Amino acid sequence: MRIGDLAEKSGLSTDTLRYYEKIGLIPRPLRDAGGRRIYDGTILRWIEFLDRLKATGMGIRDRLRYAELRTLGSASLAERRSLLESHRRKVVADIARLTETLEVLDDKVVLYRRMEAGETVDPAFESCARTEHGAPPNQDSSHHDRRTGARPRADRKA
Amino acid sequence: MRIGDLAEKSGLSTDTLRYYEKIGLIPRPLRDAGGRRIYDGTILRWIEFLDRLKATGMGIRDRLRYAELRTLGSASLAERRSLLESHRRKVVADIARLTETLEVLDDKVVLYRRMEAGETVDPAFESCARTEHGAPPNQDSSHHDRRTGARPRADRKA
DNA sequence: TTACGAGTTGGAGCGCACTCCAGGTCAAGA
DNA sequence: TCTTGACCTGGAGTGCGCTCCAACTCGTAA
Repeated sequence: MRIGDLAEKSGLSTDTLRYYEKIGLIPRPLRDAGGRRIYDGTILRWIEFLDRLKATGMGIRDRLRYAELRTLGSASLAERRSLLESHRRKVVADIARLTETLEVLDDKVVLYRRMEAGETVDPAFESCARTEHGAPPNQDSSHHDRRTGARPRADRKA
Repeated sequence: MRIGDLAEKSGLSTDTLRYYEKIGLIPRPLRDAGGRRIYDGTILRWIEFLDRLKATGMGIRDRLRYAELRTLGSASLAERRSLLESHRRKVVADIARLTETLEVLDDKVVLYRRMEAGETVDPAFESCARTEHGAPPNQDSSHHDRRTGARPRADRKA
């Protein structure tokens, strides 16, 4: 399999694949007589897993560390496990936050629908929706230069 | 409330608050006689909500758009709602992916524990854990210069 | 009065994760 | 043989989201 095929199958660009190789996320493949990368199909499972780690918020440093540990074989099993366990904790926390946010969004959407329908909104419901809606409070529209954001001070440096 | 107080209460740095103001995420506050920003406590709810959007993966462009719509008052309710609804869909998808990943991580952790204990791993179980473990396949360790990554080709350009 | 700490500004710098490019090599098909 | 088109390399550029900095002002407490 050449880099173009792998790109297609993995969903990454050839540039990204070469970049991952450069930084050490994926191992250096063998080359054919012309110097072109030849990949074994098993690399796809590794890329898929890396992708999963990335998509769930693992930073590049940890992915790199995990990749590095992987090359060390079975001696690194315990550390790899601990890395995954700590990522697992982050994933659990993220799920909690997302679930919470889902509720907030739902409340707000309902509130907006009511407001769109011209309903007067019950203040109790408003606070339940944790709303911040409406025109921003105490906006200073008069004292700033639009381009620079500089305030005309009485005598700056004069 | 001055910027330092707001920073403490919101968990953002004063630099970040000024940056948010500069790009338009938060409204320009009033100033005191000395030109210092004076904040109304209600801004905290807005910052909190922005933070929630950011923490759940909404990019800066959409947050900016939402902030902009907010300044337009009730005329923008429908568009704000649609923005939130589309974010909601992303959040739902993210929860699904995280939940899936949680399973993959759990499988891998169990697998690692077994391997650490010196168990021979049942191949069927291995594939269930979607494993990519072990030394990387077909690593090319011999043909590259360590510093440049350049392969000594037989007669490059000679 | 002076020293200090909190605030002001514009602008530079940074880490992440790519993405693009110039200028080249190579293999295979017309 | 010639021409594609896929691939190679090192390095520059990009967008996000801050973060840090220099150089300044202001209000207050010793």
